[in-house]
Amino acid sequence: MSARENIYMAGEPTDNIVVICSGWAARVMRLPDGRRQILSYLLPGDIISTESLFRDSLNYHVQSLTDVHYSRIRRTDVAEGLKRDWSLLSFIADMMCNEREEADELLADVGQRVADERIARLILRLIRRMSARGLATENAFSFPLRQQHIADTVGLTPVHVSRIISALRKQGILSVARGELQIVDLPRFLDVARIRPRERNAWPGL
Amino acid sequence: MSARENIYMAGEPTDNIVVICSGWAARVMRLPDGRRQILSYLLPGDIISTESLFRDSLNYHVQSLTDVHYSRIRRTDVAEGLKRDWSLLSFIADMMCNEREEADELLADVGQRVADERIARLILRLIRRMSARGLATENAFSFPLRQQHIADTVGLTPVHVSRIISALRKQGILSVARGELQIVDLPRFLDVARIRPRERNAWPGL
DNA sequence: CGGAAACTTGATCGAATTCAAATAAGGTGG
DNA sequence: CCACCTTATTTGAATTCGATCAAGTTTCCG
Repeated sequence: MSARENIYMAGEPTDNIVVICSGWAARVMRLPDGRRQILSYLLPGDIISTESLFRDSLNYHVQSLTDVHYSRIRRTDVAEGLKRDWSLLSFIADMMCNEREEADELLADVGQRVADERIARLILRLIRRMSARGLATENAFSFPLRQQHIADTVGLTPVHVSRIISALRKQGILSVARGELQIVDLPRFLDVARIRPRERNAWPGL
Repeated sequence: MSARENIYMAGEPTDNIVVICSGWAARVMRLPDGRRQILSYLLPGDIISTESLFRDSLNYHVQSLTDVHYSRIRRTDVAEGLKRDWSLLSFIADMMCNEREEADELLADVGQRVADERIARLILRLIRRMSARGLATENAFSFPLRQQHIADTVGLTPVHVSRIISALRKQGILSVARGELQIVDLPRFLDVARIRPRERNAWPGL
């Protein structure tokens, strides 16, 4: 599937569990007036979504951000496996907990933090997940998000996201170009994200 | 346990699953600089939390807002039950999905909506949950939240929350006093929350 | 009844939005 | 590969929503 398509549309039956094999996707909630909130990003290895195992339909959309390869597993097959295999259950449960922790962090960022902190921490969470999969090296990684995506994730306007990223670039902290993101000055970037030195061990991959 | 105590503190071992029998509690994330984000509210019947079944410790606190009665179940017992009883698993899974849906809604509100919408929708979600438990009648229900709690939930200052609630009160839309909340003019309240008439069926309890 | 906590209200400030226009980047068909 | 067209990004100026600061007032409890 190519970029900018709907992998899943809100309300559709969730007959299949979808696993992302390559590329990025996003869980997107649309408001009636056209505003949208990106709830989370789906990276290679993620499933769409843990919820779809237990719900007949979902109230958000899943859209590809890049070209995406994915595979389907019949939901009933997974349910059968769960009944038999305790380790599969704990695997799924662990995945659901990870998703929830990320969601809690994002909520705290959007609710309590100012614009540059929100953006910096979103990037750090993405790096953490990418490097857990071996997809990030030397503080650099593939970054297909448009500024509009960032804006819709952290509750800002694209204009303001542009101002902040430009500022970080001018200060020699960050470089984003041609789908690649690189943290040029990690200590100062962590300052922007308000992550103190002693908290760094909670951020594997930095 | 009385109001304003810690039922659980971040990092503690989650040896027990805690079920709220009466009263309100909140999942609270504290930022290093003192700011805090309320992640969700726990009402009678809720467990603290579905995550604690699968994690050895949690990264947020759980605090009582009112006097709270709760009971403990040993985590290992629930884990044993899960292995044997498929219906218990689907019960827990359903609960986790509900929590996630609420979290997604809150994130969308905080990320995309203006102050009065955020507050109105928080109240509506609480009413929905209370009435699902038979704890709300005639658009009125017990409401122990301080304005500070509302502020820390939807990402506003208590001062601004006060202004908005005062305005709703003056317009004869809402009444909050002595731990009781009543929606005086439901249609106009739904307007504030930007819930259109055709969406009302998605809000049981109104 | 008295003291503390919660709420209200006014005045001012500031971060982020909005509106608008220019520039840059990306994709496509010839 | 280039010209063209569309989509993203940048930048500036004006505005606004919500924050902050400060001082009352009310409510809640012991």
